[in-house]
Amino acid sequence: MPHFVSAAGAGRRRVNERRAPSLREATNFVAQRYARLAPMSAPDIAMLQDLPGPVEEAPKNREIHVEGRPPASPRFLVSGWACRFRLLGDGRRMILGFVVPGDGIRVCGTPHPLALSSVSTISDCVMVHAGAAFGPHQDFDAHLSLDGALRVARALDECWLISAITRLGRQTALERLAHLLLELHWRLDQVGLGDGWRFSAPLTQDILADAVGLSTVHVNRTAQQLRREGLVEWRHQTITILEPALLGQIAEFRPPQIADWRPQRLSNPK
Amino acid sequence: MPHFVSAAGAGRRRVNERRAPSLREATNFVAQRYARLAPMSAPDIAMLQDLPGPVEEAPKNREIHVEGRPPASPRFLVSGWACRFRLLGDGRRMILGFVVPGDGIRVCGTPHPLALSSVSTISDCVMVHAGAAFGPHQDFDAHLSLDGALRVARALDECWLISAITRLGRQTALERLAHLLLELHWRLDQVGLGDGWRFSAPLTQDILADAVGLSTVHVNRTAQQLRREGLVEWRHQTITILEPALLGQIAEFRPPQIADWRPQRLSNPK
DNA sequence: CGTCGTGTTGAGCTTTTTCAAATAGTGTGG
DNA sequence: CCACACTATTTGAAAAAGCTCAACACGACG
Repeated sequence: MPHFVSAAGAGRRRVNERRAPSLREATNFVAQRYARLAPMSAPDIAMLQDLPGPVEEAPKNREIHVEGRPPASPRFLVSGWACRFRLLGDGRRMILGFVVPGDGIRVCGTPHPLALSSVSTISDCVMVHAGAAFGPHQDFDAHLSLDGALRVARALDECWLISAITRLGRQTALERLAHLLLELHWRLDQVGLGDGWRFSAPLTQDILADAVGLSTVHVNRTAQQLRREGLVEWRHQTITILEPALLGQIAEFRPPQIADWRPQRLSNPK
Repeated sequence: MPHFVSAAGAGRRRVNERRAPSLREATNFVAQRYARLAPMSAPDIAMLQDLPGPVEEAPKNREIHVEGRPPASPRFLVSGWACRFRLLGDGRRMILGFVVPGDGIRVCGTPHPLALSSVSTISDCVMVHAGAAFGPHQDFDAHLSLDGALRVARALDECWLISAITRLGRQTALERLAHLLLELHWRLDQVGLGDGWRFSAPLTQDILADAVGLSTVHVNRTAQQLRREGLVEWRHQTITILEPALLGQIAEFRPPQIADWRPQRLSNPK
């Protein structure tokens, strides 16, 4: 049974606390996260713990991928936040989704020759390179449980994309913001960040606006409404969901059902 | 070299012309479509041509999947249109995407125990069942070229999801509609439906509204604007894109780059 | 001929955006 | 510790985009 070392913290940390995690700390975190998604065999956990690395630090606002260019190598985010986005010609930006610690960046995804979206850090980040085995053409025949966990991760990605579409297309400003907050809480909770219904996130209202398809000003006013109605507390970069049930009702948030996503090789049992 | 038989037609057909295609006609169409996506070996094409079936006809407005329920078995759409959608509690509907002939329905997708979205036909449809081998846990070790084609299809799906998010979050009504029309044209063109820049689609303004996140009335007015400005001709269910370049510029439509998506097993060449 | 589904129109209303400016918070260097 | 620059949040007012409601038009079909 592997022993995990915590290496992730999305919150603020004093400058003098800053220290790059060791490769082992980073890979332990990644392994722990995927082991939670689906039960994984010891050898498969070891495969994640033995990611080749190296560990890479990137400052805030560094572009990891650029839309339309050949994608960089696959990696896992260990700490900090990033986002996937697209730009329109006149500068409009749409944030397609956030990348939080534990998430892969172009790990075992769909194989596009050119990146479909850009990826940029939104806070200082630590990533660990995943090596060619985790590229888009993975083939984990000897690692069924790892393959299963990665499939669950992909399924979650699809779930967030679908949720985003519904949010943008058919929800009001208040609902959108509520929904996004619940999604973020759910995801951070999954990876052991967050503290009950409180979590911290390096999100400016500008960033939120580009994620929920509103103007910054309107995000501001909508956030005020959430606070005024006692649904959330939200100061600095710390958000507390005060009324989870009510907020969930407003947003019609549907937490992903991952309980039964165990990998099952239904076909070609071989 | 297999001989393909055309079996798809999304357009109107006289009632007396209506005839269910044979299983072989259906599978030929599917095989032809995927062989166009990526070069496929003869045995892999044969695998699609030998889909177990049966062929299934479904009338307009039949729900194939229901969100939150265990998904039905995988199948390919052979003719007619369907859409994936989500419903909100008060009846709001968001259409996540359209399913056009050649597309798979829950074929080799992400393995969710419960359907993330509903799927409903929007015209009379013909589908062909794909059999368990094409379920979410596919394993095409012996069929690399087929696997590659299915990956391209998945990559395209992801591309449309991302496009939808950008469209909904950061584009105006005119841009959204223009963008959707170009996407639909591109996809129909891919599968050999459509006639130059003209195509036919069983889309009411209601359906379009739920796909681009607008009200029906506003879709109507926006469509009028597209016609008034000479960008498209749009009568009954036939749409002609009169100014492809201009429309593409307005919509910032980025056709997927599939030229180089050839399957390459980069990892574990074994 | 009447009905039903779909498309079209007008008017008033709500939501959201835009622009501009003021306020608050954070970090830096003196 | 203060002054300063810089970034992020907040506010107000007016404009724009989009929505709702209700009515009407049109064509397909029985």
